[in-house]
Amino acid sequence: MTKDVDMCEELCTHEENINQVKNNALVEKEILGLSEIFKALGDPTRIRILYALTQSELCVCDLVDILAMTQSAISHQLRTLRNLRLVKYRKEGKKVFYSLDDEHIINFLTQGLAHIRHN
Amino acid sequence: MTKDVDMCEELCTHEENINQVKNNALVEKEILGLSEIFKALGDPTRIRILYALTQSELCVCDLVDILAMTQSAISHQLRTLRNLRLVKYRKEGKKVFYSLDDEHIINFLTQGLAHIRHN
DNA sequence: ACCTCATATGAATATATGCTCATGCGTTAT
DNA sequence: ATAACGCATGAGCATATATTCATATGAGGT
Repeated sequence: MTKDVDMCEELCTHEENINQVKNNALVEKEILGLSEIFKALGDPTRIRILYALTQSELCVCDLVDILAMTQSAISHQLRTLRNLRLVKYRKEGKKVFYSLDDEHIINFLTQGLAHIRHN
Repeated sequence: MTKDVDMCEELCTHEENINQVKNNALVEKEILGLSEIFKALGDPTRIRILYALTQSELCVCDLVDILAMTQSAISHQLRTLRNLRLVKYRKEGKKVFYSLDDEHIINFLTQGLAHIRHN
């Protein structure tokens, strides 16, 4: 009767406890959804864009000026944020105005700031 | 008098508005701090580890069993989480028990779940 | 029609990241 | 002491990601 446990015996915690953790585990869709949105927030440029947009609707040109980065770099990042529906846009002539499309973003940012300040 | 504006005129929004956004901008330390912590949450494996730890203190071995991944992969991710002080550990003989070291983590996860469910 | 401006996007490149494999290290058991 | 166990870690590799460069698109002005 070779038990199919060729690694550790997983008896650190009580087995029923382990099973409970397994049963409560997130489903794959939730895991991917969570990591996806946090990954979007996990870049300095996107943080700066989103934080700027918490204060005002802005066009690409404004963001180029505020972040002091190339228009291409910013447009690429806006595309990422658009795909995740974190920002929405509105066209006005040649210009495109971006704004936040997700109330949760502000909460994440403020809570994140509270976190690093409380450090 | 060539104005040093060889790109767009940044007149989309009122200039004082732009300046206000600039003045309110996060300092570099905050930007990097925010993106760092969100980047840590931006990976499926780390999400699964952290979510498991919200339910119980667990040893590496337990996590190997729960996540069904190699011990090496999990140890590497735990190292990342440790470096960011998101988890703490406690040694007991040969085993090492990990637990959350940051109250904010649970808030991020639950708020993130609310976000993707509300989708 | 032509040109310019504001923005988007594909390709290329450099860097970062996650996992595997092999191995090291400390603790306990024999 | 030696071996086994639980865990950590460095190297290597494959993939992902962020920026730049060049170019496309589309709206307005002339």
